[in-house]
Amino acid sequence: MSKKELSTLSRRERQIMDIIYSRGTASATEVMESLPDAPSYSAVRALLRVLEEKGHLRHKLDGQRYVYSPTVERERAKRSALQRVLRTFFDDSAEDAVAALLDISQESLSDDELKRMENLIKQARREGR
Amino acid sequence: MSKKELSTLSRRERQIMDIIYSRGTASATEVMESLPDAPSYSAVRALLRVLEEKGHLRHKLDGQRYVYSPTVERERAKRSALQRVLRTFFDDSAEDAVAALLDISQESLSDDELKRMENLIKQARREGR
DNA sequence: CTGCACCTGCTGGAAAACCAGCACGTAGTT
DNA sequence: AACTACGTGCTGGTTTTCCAGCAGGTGCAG
Repeated sequence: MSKKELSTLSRRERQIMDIIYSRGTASATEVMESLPDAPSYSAVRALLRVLEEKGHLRHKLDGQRYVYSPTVERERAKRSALQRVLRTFFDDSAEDAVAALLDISQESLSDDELKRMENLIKQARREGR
Repeated sequence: MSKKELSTLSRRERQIMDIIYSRGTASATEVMESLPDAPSYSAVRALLRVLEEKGHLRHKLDGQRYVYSPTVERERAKRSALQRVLRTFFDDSAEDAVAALLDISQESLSDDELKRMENLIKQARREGR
């Protein structure tokens, strides 16, 4: 019955969740290595344990070490994170967000990828009516 | 010479920054009213003062009350926030992000808006070569 | 067997975050 | 002037976060 609200996480907890969402899955060591201003190994483990208690993470035994993964699927977390940014910084305007997205990714975008985006929108327009 | 890193903010600080970014500007009272599990008025003011000390906010005198605004312009914060989400949840794939964006905003999107998005992409393609 | 390299569980206590309350100051009103 | 409504600065203390260290378990190499 935990809140499951990302916005209630502490600084370190949030950083850790980001890392795990980004990687999909991570061991304590991996988390530690990705953590800015990395604390001790045992500190990381303590945090992971807390996050698990709070219901944000679960662990599985891989060999004999713990591998952590998020309890709420990436898909949901994705939407939630995007939604938040959209509201906070783009006044809920998807159009503005797409513009910013294009701007940011500019260089790394192939023509193919742009083409596919275009198709996504065309399809949305078709479905929209 | 402050870090200016959003990821180092505490829970409350982050919540407050979100509110101010979302509104563009806010007084202590306004922040308090928008804050989940709102604490006392003086607590909010204390937090605002800290955020100012840390260099994330500045204040201006409006009449005789303080009105706070972010020190890093919305434009930069926008990009930074989007970038983070993109990296953490979308493996840096703008295409995936656009798809999710369309999915989320689905209902609220007018055909006009979609059309404009399409044009944004067409333009990006033209510039891309 | 011994030592080494991993890992986990658990702890107490330092540090940071968080908060409410008090003192005070400035209008505007009665 | 006295009262009210609203604002600020500053404070000490509780609560939460954060961390390092210790104990102990397992497996493998020497």
